[in-house]
Amino acid sequence: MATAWRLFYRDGYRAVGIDTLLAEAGVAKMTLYHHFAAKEDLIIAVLEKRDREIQAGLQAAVEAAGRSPARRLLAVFDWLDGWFATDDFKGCAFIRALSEYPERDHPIHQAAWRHKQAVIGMLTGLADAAGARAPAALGETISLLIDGAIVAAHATGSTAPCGAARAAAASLLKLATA
Amino acid sequence: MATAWRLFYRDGYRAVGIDTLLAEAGVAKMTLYHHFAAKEDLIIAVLEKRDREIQAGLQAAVEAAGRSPARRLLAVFDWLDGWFATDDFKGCAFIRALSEYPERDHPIHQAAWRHKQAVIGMLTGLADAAGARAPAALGETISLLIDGAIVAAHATGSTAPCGAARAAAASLLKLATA
DNA sequence: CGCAAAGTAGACAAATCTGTCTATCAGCTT
DNA sequence: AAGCTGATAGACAGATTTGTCTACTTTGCG
Repeated sequence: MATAWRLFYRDGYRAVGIDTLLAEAGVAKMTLYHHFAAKEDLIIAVLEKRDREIQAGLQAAVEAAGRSPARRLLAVFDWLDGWFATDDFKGCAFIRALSEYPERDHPIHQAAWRHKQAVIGMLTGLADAAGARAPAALGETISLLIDGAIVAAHATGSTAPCGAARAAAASLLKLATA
Repeated sequence: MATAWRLFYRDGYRAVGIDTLLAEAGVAKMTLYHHFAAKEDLIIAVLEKRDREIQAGLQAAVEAAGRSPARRLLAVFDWLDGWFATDDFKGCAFIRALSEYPERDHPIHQAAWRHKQAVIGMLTGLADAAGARAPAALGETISLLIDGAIVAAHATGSTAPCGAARAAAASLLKLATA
């Protein structure tokens, strides 16, 4: 699973073959196919594991930000900034899954979308706690900013888009609570 | 080229094989390889063609919006809304190219990024014309909103993210000119 | 110890991938 | 009419794809 994550994230889901993956992990083919019926299922399992890790990471960043609701909401961008700065950062595995499996009824597409929905839910909760007038709308909008920043940071290799997204989110939050 | 665009956009760059494409287009293999040295070059040519089309489409939408600078900037979202509503909408070909070719020094990755830069430049110009205090920052931020909206619209099949992005952009524009 | 479960190596199938090559043919220009 | 340019069909190479199957070995547990 760790090897699968590393290679899929580094090179792409379609770009990495089962054989490459197994050779790198030192695992036999039948072992893989005993646990997963197909490559597709492995990808979904990897995405779901990554989803849990991200949610835990975000939650921890929010908790570490203290008790001020506004700071807690904006702490998401601190977490994002740290992520963008990692040297193996290659964008968002879920956006990339949506891109490689563009059909909406594809299981991988849907798994990726479930993650995005979960993040929006989290942001909506934080917006609500911060006293925003329309927390669902603010949560969704901040999610747009985050996804846009991830794409831009991936394309450029810079963490700057995070600052732009954070500033916009702060402005919108102020407007929504004033 | 038209067939290449259609199949790449519908299924993905790696997912579509040269043979499939040629069969669909009714073109011989040697004809393709006479014009392009490799599949990679074909993909780049398709992206550059799409880039020109998008820029022309955006420009036309802006011109059609009249002379009010604010309306001209927000006209971008009207164009976006129309795009999201098309029934073969599958997200942004450039974000998907960045996703499938995640290495930053890959020619396809760079071609996709050039397009995003061009759009940011266009948005910055519109923000400048609208009298924004920091037009480059506003242009970049609106680009984040747009990319986020494209991803969300692709994942859900709804045009709603466009409305959220538009509302946020309008708020930020107001703040930047007030 | 003895047995069952799980992992391993590797062959194999059948399809598909990109890219090359040859030989033929159509159409245009001189 | 001759010749040149560019397209065509299709074979071909060599690698790679996912997934199946067999036969063997290791491991854990009662």
